[in-house]
Amino acid sequence: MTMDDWDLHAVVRGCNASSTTDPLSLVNDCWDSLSGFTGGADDINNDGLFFRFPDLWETQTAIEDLEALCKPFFQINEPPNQGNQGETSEASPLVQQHPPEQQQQQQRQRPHIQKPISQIPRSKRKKNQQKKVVCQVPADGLSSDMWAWRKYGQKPIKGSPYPRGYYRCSSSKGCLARKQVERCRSDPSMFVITYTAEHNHPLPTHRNSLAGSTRHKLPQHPISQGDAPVPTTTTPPKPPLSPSVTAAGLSPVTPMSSNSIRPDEEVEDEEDDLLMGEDVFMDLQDIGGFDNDQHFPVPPHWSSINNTATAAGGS
DNA sequence: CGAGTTTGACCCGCGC
DNA sequence: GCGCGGGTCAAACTCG
Repeated sequence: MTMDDWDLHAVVRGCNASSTTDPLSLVNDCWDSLSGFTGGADDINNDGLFFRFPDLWETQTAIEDLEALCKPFFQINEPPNQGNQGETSEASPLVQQHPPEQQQQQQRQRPHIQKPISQIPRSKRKKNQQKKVVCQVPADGLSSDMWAWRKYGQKPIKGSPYPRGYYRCSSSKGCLARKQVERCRSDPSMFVITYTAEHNHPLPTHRNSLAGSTRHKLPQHPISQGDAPVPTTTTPPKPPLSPSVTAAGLSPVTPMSSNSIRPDEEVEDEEDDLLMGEDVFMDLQDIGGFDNDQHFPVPPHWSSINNTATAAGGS
Protein backbone atom coordinates (compact mmCIF):
# COMPACT_ATOMS: atom_id res chain seq x y z
CA MET A 1 0.00 0.00 0.00
CA THR A 2 2.99 2.06 -0.06
CA MET A 3 2.13 3.87 -3.15
CA ASP A 4 -1.56 3.52 -3.08
CA ASP A 5 -2.21 6.94 -1.86
CA TRP A 6 0.12 9.38 -3.32
CA ASP A 7 0.30 8.27 -6.81
CA LEU A 8 -3.21 7.25 -7.13
CA HIS A 9 -4.28 10.66 -6.24
CA ALA A 10 -1.72 12.09 -8.50
CA VAL A 11 -3.15 10.23 -11.40
CA VAL A 12 -6.67 11.02 -10.57
CA ARG A 13 -5.89 14.59 -10.11
CA GLY A 14 -4.23 14.74 -13.39
CA CYS A 15 -7.19 13.34 -15.16
CA ASN A 16 -9.71 15.25 -13.23
CA ALA A 17 -7.98 18.45 -13.92
CA SER A 18 -8.49 17.84 -17.56
CA SER A 19 -12.02 16.77 -17.11
CA THR A 20 -13.00 20.29 -16.62
CA THR A 21 -12.86 20.66 -20.33
CA ASP A 22 -14.24 17.84 -22.31
CA PRO A 23 -14.07 14.09 -22.17
CA LEU A 24 -11.88 13.73 -25.16
CA SER A 25 -9.40 16.19 -23.92
CA LEU A 26 -9.43 14.49 -20.67
CA VAL A 27 -8.82 11.17 -22.21
CA ASN A 28 -6.12 12.45 -24.40
CA ASP A 29 -4.43 14.14 -21.56
CA CYS A 30 -4.48 11.06 -19.52
CA TRP A 31 -3.45 8.96 -22.42
CA ASP A 32 -0.63 11.24 -23.21
CA SER A 33 0.71 10.70 -19.82
CA LEU A 34 0.63 7.04 -20.46
CA SER A 35 1.88 7.09 -23.94
CA GLY A 36 5.48 6.89 -23.05
CA PHE A 37 5.44 3.21 -23.25
CA THR A 38 6.53 1.61 -26.40
CA GLY A 39 6.04 -2.05 -26.33
CA GLY A 40 9.01 -2.84 -28.45
CA ALA A 41 9.35 -4.45 -31.78
CA ASP A 42 9.22 -7.86 -30.31
CA ASP A 43 5.80 -7.27 -29.07
CA ILE A 44 4.29 -6.13 -32.23
CA ASN A 45 3.48 -8.14 -35.20
CA ASN A 46 3.19 -7.06 -38.74
CA ASP A 47 -0.20 -5.70 -38.16
CA GLY A 48 1.00 -3.56 -35.39
CA LEU A 49 -0.75 -5.70 -32.90
CA PHE A 50 0.82 -7.08 -29.85
CA PHE A 51 1.86 -10.62 -30.04
CA ARG A 52 1.45 -10.81 -26.40
CA PHE A 53 1.47 -8.63 -23.44
CA PRO A 54 4.77 -6.89 -23.59
CA ASP A 55 6.54 -8.05 -20.56
CA LEU A 56 3.50 -7.13 -18.81
CA TRP A 57 4.74 -8.03 -15.45
CA GLU A 58 8.12 -6.65 -15.92
CA THR A 59 7.56 -3.20 -17.19
CA GLN A 60 9.14 -0.32 -15.47
CA THR A 61 6.07 1.39 -14.31
CA ALA A 62 2.56 0.58 -13.53
CA ILE A 63 1.33 2.85 -16.21
CA GLU A 64 3.30 1.01 -18.71
CA ASP A 65 1.78 -2.16 -17.55
CA LEU A 66 -1.63 -0.82 -17.82
CA GLU A 67 -1.10 0.56 -21.21
CA ALA A 68 0.44 -2.63 -22.34
CA LEU A 69 -2.57 -4.47 -21.16
CA CYS A 70 -5.09 -2.25 -22.67
CA LYS A 71 -3.54 -1.85 -26.01
CA PRO A 72 -4.05 -5.35 -27.13
CA PHE A 73 -7.40 -5.54 -25.49
CA PHE A 74 -8.84 -2.53 -27.10
CA GLN A 75 -6.85 -2.22 -30.20
CA ILE A 76 -5.89 1.24 -29.43
CA ASN A 77 -3.72 2.75 -31.99
CA GLU A 78 -0.60 4.62 -31.35
CA PRO A 79 -1.26 7.31 -28.85
CA PRO A 80 -0.94 10.81 -30.14
CA ASN A 81 2.10 11.72 -28.19
CA GLN A 82 5.05 9.92 -26.97
CA GLY A 83 7.91 10.93 -24.84
CA ASN A 84 6.17 11.61 -21.62
CA GLN A 85 7.82 8.80 -19.92
CA GLY A 86 9.04 11.08 -17.30
CA GLU A 87 5.50 11.84 -16.40
CA THR A 88 4.35 8.31 -16.46
CA SER A 89 6.45 7.50 -13.55
CA GLU A 90 4.57 10.03 -11.57
CA ALA A 91 1.29 8.46 -12.28
CA SER A 92 2.56 5.03 -11.81
CA PRO A 93 0.23 3.60 -9.26
CA LEU A 94 -2.43 2.65 -11.66
CA VAL A 95 -1.27 -0.86 -11.48
CA GLN A 96 0.18 -2.78 -8.73
CA GLN A 97 3.27 -4.50 -9.77
CA HIS A 98 4.26 -7.83 -8.54
CA PRO A 99 7.11 -10.04 -9.33
CA PRO A 100 6.59 -12.26 -12.33
CA GLU A 101 6.78 -15.34 -10.26
CA GLN A 102 3.78 -14.22 -8.37
CA GLN A 103 1.91 -13.95 -11.54
CA GLN A 104 2.62 -17.48 -12.29
CA GLN A 105 1.50 -18.45 -8.92
CA GLN A 106 -1.96 -17.49 -9.74
CA GLN A 107 -2.08 -20.44 -11.98
CA ARG A 108 -3.69 -23.05 -10.02
CA GLN A 109 -2.67 -26.58 -9.87
CA ARG A 110 -4.52 -29.52 -8.64
CA PRO A 111 -2.55 -32.53 -7.64
CA HIS A 112 -4.46 -34.80 -9.90
CA ILE A 113 -4.55 -32.50 -12.81
CA GLN A 114 -1.76 -32.16 -15.23
CA LYS A 115 -2.06 -29.16 -17.35
CA PRO A 116 0.53 -26.90 -18.78
CA ILE A 117 -1.34 -24.00 -17.41
CA SER A 118 -0.98 -25.25 -13.94
CA GLN A 119 2.60 -25.51 -13.09
CA ILE A 120 2.75 -23.39 -10.06
CA PRO A 121 1.21 -24.78 -6.93
CA ARG A 122 -1.74 -22.73 -6.09
CA SER A 123 -0.74 -22.86 -2.50
CA LYS A 124 2.10 -20.56 -3.23
CA ARG A 125 0.17 -17.82 -4.77
CA LYS A 126 -0.96 -14.82 -2.89
CA LYS A 127 -4.35 -13.71 -3.87
CA ASN A 128 -3.84 -10.19 -2.77
CA GLN A 129 -0.63 -9.94 -4.62
CA GLN A 130 -1.86 -10.95 -7.97
CA LYS A 131 -1.46 -8.27 -10.45
CA LYS A 132 -4.66 -7.23 -12.00
CA VAL A 133 -5.92 -4.59 -14.25
CA VAL A 134 -9.42 -3.44 -13.71
CA CYS A 135 -11.34 -1.80 -16.46
CA GLN A 136 -14.78 -0.42 -16.57
CA VAL A 137 -16.47 -0.68 -19.88
CA PRO A 138 -19.95 -0.30 -21.25
CA ALA A 139 -21.76 -3.32 -22.50
CA ASP A 140 -20.57 -2.81 -26.01
CA GLY A 141 -17.13 -2.28 -24.77
CA LEU A 142 -17.10 -5.84 -23.67
CA SER A 143 -17.00 -6.88 -27.21
CA SER A 144 -14.20 -4.64 -28.05
CA ASP A 145 -11.32 -6.72 -27.06
CA MET A 146 -9.64 -8.87 -29.59
CA TRP A 147 -9.18 -11.92 -27.51
CA ALA A 148 -11.39 -14.92 -27.49
CA TRP A 149 -12.59 -15.77 -24.05
CA ARG A 150 -14.14 -18.86 -22.74
CA LYS A 151 -16.17 -18.82 -19.65
CA TYR A 152 -15.12 -21.33 -17.08
CA GLY A 153 -17.06 -20.28 -14.11
CA GLN A 154 -19.43 -17.91 -12.52
CA LYS A 155 -20.02 -17.10 -8.95
CA PRO A 156 -22.18 -14.80 -6.98
CA ILE A 157 -20.14 -12.30 -5.14
CA LYS A 158 -20.99 -11.40 -1.67
CA GLY A 159 -22.26 -7.92 -1.41
CA SER A 160 -22.93 -7.68 -5.06
CA PRO A 161 -26.25 -8.32 -6.73
CA TYR A 162 -24.46 -9.46 -9.80
CA PRO A 163 -22.49 -12.62 -10.24
CA ARG A 164 -18.99 -12.54 -11.49
CA GLY A 165 -18.07 -14.42 -14.58
CA TYR A 166 -14.72 -16.04 -14.99
CA TYR A 167 -13.18 -16.23 -18.40
CA ARG A 168 -9.97 -17.54 -19.73
CA CYS A 169 -8.41 -16.98 -23.04
CA SER A 170 -9.48 -19.59 -25.49
CA SER A 171 -7.22 -18.43 -28.23
CA SER A 172 -4.54 -20.69 -26.99
CA LYS A 173 -4.72 -23.63 -24.71
CA GLY A 174 -1.68 -22.61 -22.85
CA CYS A 175 -2.67 -19.04 -22.45
CA LEU A 176 -2.82 -17.95 -18.87
CA ALA A 177 -4.77 -14.84 -19.50
CA ARG A 178 -7.92 -14.56 -17.53
CA LYS A 179 -10.53 -12.04 -16.99
CA GLN A 180 -13.31 -11.57 -14.57
CA VAL A 181 -16.41 -9.81 -15.59
CA GLU A 182 -18.77 -8.25 -13.22
CA ARG A 183 -21.55 -5.82 -13.66
CA CYS A 184 -20.87 -2.53 -12.10
CA ARG A 185 -23.01 -2.10 -9.09
CA SER A 186 -23.07 1.62 -9.29
CA ASP A 187 -23.93 1.57 -12.93
CA PRO A 188 -25.40 -1.65 -14.23
CA SER A 189 -24.91 -0.47 -17.72
CA MET A 190 -21.23 -0.75 -17.15
CA PHE A 191 -19.13 -3.79 -16.62
CA VAL A 192 -16.06 -4.13 -14.56
CA ILE A 193 -13.48 -6.31 -16.17
CA THR A 194 -10.52 -7.52 -14.28
CA TYR A 195 -7.69 -8.88 -16.34
CA THR A 196 -5.11 -11.13 -14.84
CA ALA A 197 -2.13 -12.91 -16.20
CA GLU A 198 -0.85 -12.37 -19.64
CA HIS A 199 -1.45 -13.80 -23.05
CA ASN A 200 1.35 -15.92 -24.29
CA HIS A 201 0.33 -15.94 -27.88
CA PRO A 202 -0.29 -13.55 -30.71
CA LEU A 203 -3.36 -11.48 -30.76
CA PRO A 204 -5.76 -13.23 -33.07
CA THR A 205 -6.51 -11.35 -36.19
CA HIS A 206 -10.06 -12.37 -35.89
CA ARG A 207 -11.50 -12.62 -32.55
CA ASN A 208 -13.69 -15.39 -33.73
CA SER A 209 -10.89 -17.29 -35.14
CA LEU A 210 -11.52 -19.72 -32.47
CA ALA A 211 -14.20 -22.04 -32.36
CA GLY A 212 -17.52 -21.26 -31.49
CA SER A 213 -16.91 -17.90 -30.57
CA THR A 214 -20.13 -16.76 -31.93
CA ARG A 215 -22.47 -18.86 -30.14
CA HIS A 216 -25.58 -17.00 -29.36
CA LYS A 217 -27.25 -18.48 -26.48
CA LEU A 218 -30.57 -17.34 -25.33
CA PRO A 219 -31.09 -16.85 -21.69
CA GLN A 220 -32.36 -19.91 -20.05
CA HIS A 221 -32.02 -19.31 -16.43
CA PRO A 222 -31.92 -15.80 -15.25
CA ILE A 223 -29.48 -16.72 -12.62
CA SER A 224 -27.21 -18.29 -15.04
CA GLN A 225 -26.98 -15.08 -16.86
CA GLY A 226 -24.36 -12.99 -15.39
CA ASP A 227 -26.28 -9.86 -15.83
CA ALA A 228 -28.97 -11.16 -13.67
CA PRO A 229 -28.81 -10.65 -9.99
CA VAL A 230 -28.13 -13.53 -7.80
CA PRO A 231 -31.18 -15.12 -6.36
CA THR A 232 -30.37 -14.07 -2.90
CA THR A 233 -30.94 -10.51 -3.72
CA THR A 234 -34.11 -8.65 -4.20
CA THR A 235 -32.98 -7.10 -7.36
CA PRO A 236 -35.55 -7.70 -10.03
CA PRO A 237 -34.57 -9.68 -13.06
CA LYS A 238 -33.06 -7.68 -15.79
CA PRO A 239 -33.70 -7.89 -19.44
CA PRO A 240 -31.15 -10.00 -21.16
CA LEU A 241 -28.42 -8.29 -22.98
CA SER A 242 -27.80 -8.90 -26.54
CA PRO A 243 -26.60 -12.38 -27.28
CA SER A 244 -23.08 -11.33 -27.31
CA VAL A 245 -23.32 -9.99 -23.91
CA THR A 246 -24.10 -12.73 -21.59
CA ALA A 247 -23.27 -13.63 -18.23
CA ALA A 248 -21.61 -11.46 -15.91
CA GLY A 249 -21.08 -9.85 -18.78
CA LEU A 250 -19.78 -10.49 -21.79
CA SER A 251 -19.66 -13.02 -24.05
CA PRO A 252 -16.76 -15.12 -23.87
CA VAL A 253 -16.48 -14.43 -27.35
CA THR A 254 -16.49 -10.78 -27.74
CA PRO A 255 -16.93 -10.81 -31.41
CA MET A 256 -15.10 -8.00 -32.94
CA SER A 257 -17.92 -7.15 -35.14
CA SER A 258 -20.41 -7.29 -32.44
CA ASN A 259 -20.86 -3.63 -32.61
CA SER A 260 -24.45 -4.36 -32.86
CA ILE A 261 -24.59 -4.79 -29.19
CA ARG A 262 -26.91 -2.31 -27.76
CA PRO A 263 -26.28 -0.85 -24.42
CA ASP A 264 -29.79 0.32 -24.29
CA GLU A 265 -30.81 -3.08 -23.15
CA GLU A 266 -29.11 -2.46 -20.01
CA VAL A 267 -30.21 -2.53 -16.62
CA GLU A 268 -30.70 -0.50 -13.67
CA ASP A 269 -29.83 -0.96 -10.22
CA GLU A 270 -28.55 0.17 -7.05
CA GLU A 271 -25.80 2.41 -6.22
CA ASP A 272 -22.75 1.57 -4.49
CA ASP A 273 -19.14 1.98 -4.75
CA LEU A 274 -17.68 -0.06 -7.49
CA LEU A 275 -14.17 0.18 -6.45
CA MET A 276 -12.38 -2.91 -7.21
CA GLY A 277 -10.26 -3.06 -4.29
CA GLU A 278 -7.11 -2.56 -6.09
CA ASP A 279 -5.29 -2.13 -9.21
CA VAL A 280 -6.18 -0.17 -12.17
CA PHE A 281 -9.56 1.04 -12.94
CA MET A 282 -10.36 2.32 -16.32
CA ASP A 283 -13.52 4.21 -16.70
CA LEU A 284 -14.41 4.18 -20.30
CA GLN A 285 -17.76 5.57 -19.62
CA ASP A 286 -16.44 9.02 -19.23
CA ILE A 287 -15.14 8.89 -22.68
CA GLY A 288 -18.58 9.37 -23.88
CA GLY A 289 -19.18 5.87 -25.04
CA PHE A 290 -17.72 3.98 -27.86
CA ASP A 291 -18.28 4.41 -31.42
CA ASN A 292 -20.06 1.29 -32.32
CA ASP A 293 -18.39 1.27 -35.64
CA GLN A 294 -14.96 1.49 -34.21
CA HIS A 295 -12.97 -0.07 -31.56
CA PHE A 296 -12.19 2.36 -28.90
CA PRO A 297 -11.56 5.36 -31.03
CA VAL A 298 -10.09 7.03 -28.10
CA PRO A 299 -7.98 5.82 -25.31
CA PRO A 300 -9.68 4.84 -22.16
CA HIS A 301 -9.98 7.29 -19.41
CA TRP A 302 -8.34 6.20 -16.30
CA SER A 303 -10.54 7.32 -13.61
CA SER A 304 -10.11 5.67 -10.38
CA ILE A 305 -7.95 3.06 -9.09
CA ASN A 306 -6.10 1.22 -6.63
CA ASN A 307 -8.03 1.09 -3.58
CA THR A 308 -6.46 -1.31 -1.28
CA ALA A 309 -9.32 -1.33 1.04
CA THR A 310 -11.81 -3.60 -0.55
CA ALA A 311 -14.62 -1.21 -0.62
CA ALA A 312 -16.88 -3.78 -2.15
CA GLY A 313 -17.60 -5.95 0.70
CA GLY A 314 -14.02 -6.67 1.15
CA SER A 315 -13.84 -10.29 1.35
C1' DC B 1 -19.12 -33.66 -33.26
C1' DG B 2 -16.85 -29.81 -31.54
C1' DA B 3 -16.88 -25.84 -28.78
C1' DG B 4 -18.98 -22.93 -25.36
C1' DT B 5 -22.03 -22.57 -21.16
C1' DT B 6 -23.90 -23.91 -16.80
C1' DT B 7 -23.37 -25.27 -12.27
C1' DG B 8 -22.13 -27.82 -8.13
C1' DA B 9 -18.13 -29.13 -5.76
C1' DC B 10 -13.60 -28.56 -4.37
C1' DC B 11 -9.44 -26.06 -3.01
C1' DC B 12 -7.10 -22.57 -0.78
C1' DG B 13 -6.01 -17.73 0.67
C1' DC B 14 -7.10 -14.73 4.13
C1' DG B 15 -9.25 -12.58 8.09
C1' DC B 16 -10.70 -13.31 12.69
C1' DG C 1 -7.33 -23.16 14.02
C1' DC C 2 -11.65 -22.17 11.88
C1' DG C 3 -14.76 -20.39 8.73
C1' DC C 4 -15.82 -17.48 4.88
C1' DG C 5 -15.49 -16.32 0.36
C1' DG C 6 -13.27 -16.24 -4.03
C1' DG C 7 -11.28 -18.87 -7.84
C1' DT C 8 -11.13 -23.04 -10.52
C1' DC C 9 -12.38 -27.58 -12.13
C1' DA C 10 -15.02 -30.68 -14.71
C1' DA C 11 -19.24 -33.24 -15.84
C1' DA C 12 -23.40 -32.43 -18.03
C1' DC C 13 -25.74 -29.86 -21.12
C1' DT C 14 -26.76 -26.77 -25.17
C1' DC C 15 -26.19 -25.26 -29.67
C1' DG C 16 -24.59 -24.78 -34.50
